Order: sequence, then C-alpha cells, then structure tokens
Amino acid sequence: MRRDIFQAIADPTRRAILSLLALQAMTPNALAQHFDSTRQAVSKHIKILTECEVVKQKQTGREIYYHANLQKMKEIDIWLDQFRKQWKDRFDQLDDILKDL
Amino acid sequence: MRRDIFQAIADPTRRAILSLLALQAMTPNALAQHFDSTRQAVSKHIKILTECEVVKQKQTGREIYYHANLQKMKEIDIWLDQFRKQWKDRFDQLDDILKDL
DNA sequence: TATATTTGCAACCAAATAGTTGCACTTAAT
DNA sequence: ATTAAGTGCAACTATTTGGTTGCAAATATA
Repeated sequence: MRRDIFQAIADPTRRAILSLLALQAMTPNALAQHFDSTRQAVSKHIKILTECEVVKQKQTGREIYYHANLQKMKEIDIWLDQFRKQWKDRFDQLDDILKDL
Repeated sequence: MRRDIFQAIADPTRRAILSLLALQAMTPNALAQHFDSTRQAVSKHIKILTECEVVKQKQTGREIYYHANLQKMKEIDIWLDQFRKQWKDRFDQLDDILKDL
C-alpha cells in the first residue's frame, strides 16, 4: 500500500482534516462533527494521515488528540521547487509585457 | 470523476511525467519510453493531467507534443500557504534553541 | 458496580484507479 | 497505392479507495 504525503493530500476530506488540525489538536469525535460522513470514515482518514506521519497523536485518558506534523509538508514544497524557476520566468515575461505598455 | 491538481499529482508516474514535461515538450511515444508500462497507460495519465489543465498539447502533423502548464502548480503552492507560518514558527523555535547554545 | 463514552478494528460494498489488449483513424514514408 | 508510424478510444480486469455497519476494549461517570 502506497502511503506518501502526495497520496494523503489527494483526498479533499483529508485536506480539510489537515487544515483543522493545523489550527488545533482535536479528537476523532470532534473532527467527525465537521463532516457529513461517519466517525469511522474520518478515523480511516486519520489513520492514513498518521501512517505517512503528517499527523501525530497524543493520548490523554480515553481521548486521543491528533495534531498536524507540518514538517512533512515540506516534502511537497521541496518537490515544487523544480517548477518554481519556470513560474518565476513566466512572471518575468509578464513583467516585460507590462513594461512595454 | 474528481479531477483536480491534488489528485493529479498523487500518482508517482504522473509526477515523473510532469517533471519530464517541465524540462521539454514530448510526444506520448517519447514519454512512454521512460516508463515500464505501455504507451496506452502513459496516455491515460496524460489525459488526466490534461483534464486538470496542468498539461497542454500542441499538434504538429500526426505528432502531439505535450508540455507542462506550471501555472497550475500555484494552486498547490497557495494551499500550502496556510501551513507556512507554522513551518516558520518551528524554524524560529530552532533558531531560539541555537541562540541559547 | 453498572452504564455511558471514546476509540480502533474487521467485514463488507460500490466506485474509482491503473493497468492491459485490441482497434480504428490520421499522417508520413516507400 | 501500400505500408508504417503515432495517436486516441473502448472494453476488460485486478486492485485500491472511501464509505458503511457492527463489535470489542478501554476509560470515565452514575
């Protein structure tokens, strides 16, 4: 089973979960209230996010608080780097056009 | 059928195709030579990339040259923005630790 | 102690995914 | 005019995905 950050953020629900967990740690129950699907479905998403280490957990009693491990997101950022030069080039082209006007 | 840039880059073969097309435009045949799977399989990936507009085509005779439309990648970059502050915070924390030493 | 809450895990299901082969169409070359 | 090359599309298949329900284990509360 492939389990990398790119596959993890492919699903819109998982992206939403990540956005929520970036703001504050939450339990699966609390998270599930933000979505239409069942708690178990949300838990499955959490499991996938945990497996690729973009989400970490901390147990307190019977509750488990999940929080985002945003360091993992750097992998995406680093992958994007190979394309950034061309964004910049395109931006420079636009700049040239604006100068000509 | 969901067809967005996040789902597009979830597949490692599609990421490799994008990396190749960022360097130079290529035909499906030329692209397929870089992979173990069949030309048709690669063509399917190209189709998905085209549908979410991260790849554009230009026909010359019977050949079709595909090239990367890297502007689309900005969508990912923009999505990452919401997490960047916390990378920075973490970086600042490391900075503080280093200062203390 | 008995009951309620929080959670993870397993079994199951429909749909999507990534791959294959075969075929038809268009364009180039002989 | 025939043949070869480059491409897209359809049909089929195995696997993965995202969802469900049911249940058991652990912890809190009455």
